[in-house]
Amino acid sequence: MTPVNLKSLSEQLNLSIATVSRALRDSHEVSEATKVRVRALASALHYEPNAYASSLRRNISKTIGVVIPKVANHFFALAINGIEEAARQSGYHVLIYLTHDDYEREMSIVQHLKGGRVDGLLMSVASGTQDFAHLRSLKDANIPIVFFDRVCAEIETAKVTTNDYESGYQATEHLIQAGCRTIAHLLISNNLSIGQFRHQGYLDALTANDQAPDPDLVMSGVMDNEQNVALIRELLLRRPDIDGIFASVERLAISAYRVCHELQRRIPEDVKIIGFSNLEAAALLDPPLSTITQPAYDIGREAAKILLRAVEKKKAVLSTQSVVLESTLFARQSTGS
Amino acid sequence: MTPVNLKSLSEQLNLSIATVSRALRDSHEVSEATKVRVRALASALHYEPNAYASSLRRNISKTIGVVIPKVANHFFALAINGIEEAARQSGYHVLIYLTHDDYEREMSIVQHLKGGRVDGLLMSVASGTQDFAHLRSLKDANIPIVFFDRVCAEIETAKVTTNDYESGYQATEHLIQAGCRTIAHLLISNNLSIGQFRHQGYLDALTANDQAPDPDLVMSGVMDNEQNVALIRELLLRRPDIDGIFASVERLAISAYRVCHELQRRIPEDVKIIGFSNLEAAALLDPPLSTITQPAYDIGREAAKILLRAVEKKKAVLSTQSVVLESTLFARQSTGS
DNA sequence: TTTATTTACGCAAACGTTTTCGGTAGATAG
DNA sequence: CTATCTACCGAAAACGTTTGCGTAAATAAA
Repeated sequence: MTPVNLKSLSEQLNLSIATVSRALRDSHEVSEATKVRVRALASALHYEPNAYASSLRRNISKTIGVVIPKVANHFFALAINGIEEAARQSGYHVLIYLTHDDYEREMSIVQHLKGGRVDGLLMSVASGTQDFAHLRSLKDANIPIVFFDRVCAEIETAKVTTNDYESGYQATEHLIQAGCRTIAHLLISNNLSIGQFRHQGYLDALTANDQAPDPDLVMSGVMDNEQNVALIRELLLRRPDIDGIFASVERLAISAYRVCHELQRRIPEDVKIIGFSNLEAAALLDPPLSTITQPAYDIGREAAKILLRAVEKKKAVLSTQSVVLESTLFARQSTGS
Repeated sequence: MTPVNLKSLSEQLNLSIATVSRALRDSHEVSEATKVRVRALASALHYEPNAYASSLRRNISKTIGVVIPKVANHFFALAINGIEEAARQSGYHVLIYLTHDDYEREMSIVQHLKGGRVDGLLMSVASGTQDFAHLRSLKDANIPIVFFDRVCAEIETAKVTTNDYESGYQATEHLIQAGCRTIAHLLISNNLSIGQFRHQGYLDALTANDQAPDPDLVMSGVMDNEQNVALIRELLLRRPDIDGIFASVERLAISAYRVCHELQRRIPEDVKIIGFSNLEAAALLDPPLSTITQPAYDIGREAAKILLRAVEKKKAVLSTQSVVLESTLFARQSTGS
């Protein structure tokens, strides 16, 4: 069985390889008649151009990489959805890599990607990442990068985020309005920019409402869920006066629910809870969870579109192209409404 | 800035391209001394081999494709996690494609992939797919494929699934044990093999317990969630005698919850519900949802491992390599326990 | 008529890697 | 002193595409 490539096509058509290639790319240097002949045979034999040969020659892979901490998280799942959609529309392929919030893995992935396997990169940095040299070096390799959600402030490029500060502020104020006097903040990891923004919103909302921020009420989560549950349990036992919880990330809100159920703390009577979450079932929880919901799909899609624009034009991505998409606060029963 | 490739390396080292290539691949035809020299310079200059050149020459892409209906679904998210893990361990990359349960899209994706972009394919077929010619043609293109979860019985290859029939049987019997006399089955789509298996389990459990199956109690879901809600509402209103619901897929279980809340049907007093689900928060729902939980991560990982074994050995994947991983039934309050 | 210009196509060189087929120098064996 | 072997290395041909350049014929302009 002879392979079906430009060579075999050209032989059957009595044309040169060059002409067949041009015909398939609809070049104006080929007569309409030949184009018809070529296309007919190509589709009859189900010809598919070899992506790697093409990529090698054109130095373009029509592929973008997505590097995220994990996918088993509704936010990232939705974001991928948006990314894939945008990529598909522009004829791009999507390579996916999970860091599991591990710095070493993130570095090794990025290093590999510099080999030209991707034309551009979308990224949500790992919580463990402190050093950004590996990201900076992407610039040298001429691979544009766009951050989404968990951005890296130190790198000069476009970032797609939600209004983290305002959301943190709103969430906290929502708890205060609901009557909370001692509000704990469960945040992802203290070296993540979005965590810091949300935390600053929390702090500012407290002081704006004459409540003194108390570092003892701030807990930063870890990777392991069971460990988080233990930490939250300890926090609630140590500070029985806590009557409000603001969780910066879905996982911690869920864990807080578990601990409250376990400790027989009634929600919202004893403790009110609000958390960042993209959980569809949030309204079906016991009680329905008040959420700040990020436009995850749009964040992914927007980030991909910005990246693809840069890739297509072979221009660098600029910080000025950054976009902030607003989250929505859904007040439900867990905060008393 | 000169590019860093084999040519530039070889020039700086006063070696031939061939030797540099061999040194980096740790060939025995190169002296240890030269290897050290080569590796030193390569890592100093952060040399990354061009993946496309290598793929073109070796006719191997070190990439697998994953084609799934959607990612915003806990099952698939977890499966991807397992897939990525297995791929990473073997040095493979993962391309991801979403069909959104659309046959046309699935076909076009598969067609593109025959260009040699991937060494193998993992797939969960779209619910709309009836014709399998596009999948069969992968055999001709010599691209091995392994199905997981939503398999295609007509294609001769390995499949990784859960024990769908038994799970459907168990779930139904669980409802019967809980006292249900009129059990509805909400299934994904009637032309999906897993739906059929689960449905057969449902039917057999009914007859084994002297309950006559009633086609009027069987509803097959559609793509749109709101539409599903409407369908379920209509079903519950038309058949007020329904006292048990078995949902073959997470989305439908959630929708059933919404409808029950809306119609003031008490769970589990009026209606008992059990559903396939990988939702972490299932235990936190109101009331906690009884679930049949598939080992999603393991299903993805196992499927990937089988595929990669075949790819590495350049052998076809056999049906005999199929694996069935058991789901677990978690009895919670929604079925009265 | 001659001279430009256009149209349609082919030749051959890239792209960066891997691999086959040698080739040379030195060591060992006969 | 030749023959065989081993250990290293290089030249060059692939892999399938794209593309700059050349060119013949056909047409238009002079």
